Amino acid sequence: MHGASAPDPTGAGRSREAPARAVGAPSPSGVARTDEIAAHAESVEAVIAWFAEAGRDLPWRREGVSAWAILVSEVMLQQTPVVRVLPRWQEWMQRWPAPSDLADAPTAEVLRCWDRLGYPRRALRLQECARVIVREHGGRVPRGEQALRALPGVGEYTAAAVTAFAHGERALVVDTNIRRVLARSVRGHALPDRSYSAAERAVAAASLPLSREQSTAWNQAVMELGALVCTARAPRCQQCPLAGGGCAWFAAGRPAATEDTRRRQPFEGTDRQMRGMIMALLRRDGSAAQEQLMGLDADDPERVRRGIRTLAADGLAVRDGAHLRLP
DNA sequence: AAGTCGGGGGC
DNA sequence: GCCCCAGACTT
Repeated sequence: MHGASAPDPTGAGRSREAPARAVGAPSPSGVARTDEIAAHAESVEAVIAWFAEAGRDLPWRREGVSAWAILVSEVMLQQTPVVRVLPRWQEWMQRWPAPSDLADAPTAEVLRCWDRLGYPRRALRLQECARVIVREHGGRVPRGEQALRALPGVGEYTAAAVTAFAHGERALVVDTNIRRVLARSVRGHALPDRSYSAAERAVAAASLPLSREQSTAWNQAVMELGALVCTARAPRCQQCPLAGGGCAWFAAGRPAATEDTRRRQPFEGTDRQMRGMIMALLRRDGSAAQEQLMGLDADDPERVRRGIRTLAADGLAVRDGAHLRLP
């Protein structure tokens, strides 16, 4: 989207790298060049047009969906793919359409309804979030990123997403999809930096269109482009609206990522897996005897005890005599 | 800046 | 089997 920017495959030129600039946006170094502005404006139009044609009809994007429903979708989508969120979100919104509904629900039911979306602390935080909204905001999702970020489970991304998608305001939305699209199209990198860097933020900020309408459309469209076309594994550049000069990575011949030393997290045999097994039992039966739980890993009883202890500490489970049960 | 925290589908 | 997914929170 920023055809004039030079690819920097090594990432070594981080400090010298000129951030892309939004249309007419003031830049740290002064003024955006006219051709850069024009090139970016063209990319913005192309990506938004692509979205209108190819974007998915996801239920939380439909007209009239409440801010609360959108907030719920964003929390569920934190590290969980869209296809798995869809059925849970539908059921969730039918059951607890407003913050006050969720605030009054039994926590055990909330955790059961979360099912296997993963990271069940999100469900706990979401209920606490509903209670805070009821208690401090009259039952309405607050406006403004600062107020949103004060809610449990709402971080930088979710606050921006709710501001943009629910409230229709200009906000710097940067998720894993947008990071990847901008890393490729603007910076010419195969992948984003290991952690969300200042350089990435600068690129995202400079790329965000200035008008309210265009900024929200851009956020939605770039995110979708990353999800459907500019994917992590096998990007479908043939279908990309930026392949015709709007993508620095494509223009450079799609250079491979420089040695990715990213730590990959194991799963088999971890406490995390144990917590998951215990929660699965509790969702199914409501409670489980200590003895039954120990059977989850007879070779490593300490691992089971850690699972029980940390789940209880997180408020995801409650010790009840010789049993463990949902809160 | 790095660790922790679930779970499943695609390759 | 490995990788990745609309991140948040703690240390």
